[in-house]
Amino acid sequence: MASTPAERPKPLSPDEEALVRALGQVMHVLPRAIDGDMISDRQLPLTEYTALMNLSEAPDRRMRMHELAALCHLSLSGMTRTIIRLETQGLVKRERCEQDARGWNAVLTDAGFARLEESWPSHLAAVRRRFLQHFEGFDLAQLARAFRGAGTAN
Amino acid sequence: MASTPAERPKPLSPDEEALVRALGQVMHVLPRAIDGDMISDRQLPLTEYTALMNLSEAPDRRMRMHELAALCHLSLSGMTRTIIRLETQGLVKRERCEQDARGWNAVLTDAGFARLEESWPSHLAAVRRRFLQHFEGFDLAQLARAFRGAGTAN
DNA sequence: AGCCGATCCTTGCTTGGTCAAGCAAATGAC
DNA sequence: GTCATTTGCTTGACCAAGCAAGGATCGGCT
Repeated sequence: MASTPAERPKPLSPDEEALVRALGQVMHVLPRAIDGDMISDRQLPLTEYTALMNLSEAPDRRMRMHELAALCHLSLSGMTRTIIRLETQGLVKRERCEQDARGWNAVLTDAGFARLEESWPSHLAAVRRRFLQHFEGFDLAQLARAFRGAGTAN
Repeated sequence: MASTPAERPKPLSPDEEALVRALGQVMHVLPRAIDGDMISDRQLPLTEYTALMNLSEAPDRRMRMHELAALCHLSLSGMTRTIIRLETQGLVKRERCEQDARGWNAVLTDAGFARLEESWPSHLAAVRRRFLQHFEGFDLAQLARAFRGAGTAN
């Protein structure tokens, strides 16, 4: 890709162009909007909500840092800092991993679970209103496959 | 939205859930991937490319800051700093607006236009390969409308 | 003319992310 | 057993970007 000579490739069609621009807008607006909803509604930023949610679905409500980071689409260091923030709020605690003393488990506390229970309806409503609602009539499974493809491209 | 009582709303269907997760992944991966392509290929970060591109399409290759910021999906302060970066590279210059002495125009220089000319094929290829390719067979116009709706939701 | 509120942009501060370096434990070779 | 390498996570430095406050200018109103 880096080495193609200066041939003039065919430009985007108007539909392609429009789609790319619209995607750019969505990628910019959507996370901020949902984050804003969560904050004004429950004082829980989207990143922290996502961490709590993924933990709650893990066996024994605990997970290794790198695993959680991957699920939250966060770098390992970003995950560390997020967990620290949650820890100071008492929503999560950290325990050394028994099988591997280098490793840590992030563990959802009861307070964290309660916080999640009180927050997920807001998140759900925001996701529906800001996103899903606009895709009624689409084949959602097909769409999801396409997105996953784009997200995994070499 | 903030004041709904603690009724338990209906959870997402599996398809909806999958779509939301896939979107989350795309929003995280895609901009970084294209930015990475642009940097390794042309040493031009995506944000700066976008600014140059929008300027090149403006009449007289110049635009007011707030207008450019909106097109680039950037805050005004973010735009200021991006333009400063581009200015130090000689790709853009700033001129006071004649009609309104508060305002500034960002103006694409010849060097900036040349930089854009040499860079857009890389951007185009990245967008096709990382994104559009995965949506062959979709009704792109319909999809773009849905995205725009989501990006504009109240 | 002179003031007031609105507008345009910049600057300071803070947050949050990445990358690279560091530390500690585990693993494997000898 | 001990040394070298790898792995798991944390920390520090840096950078992009947002918000809020500020300086300058405009435009309307008296």
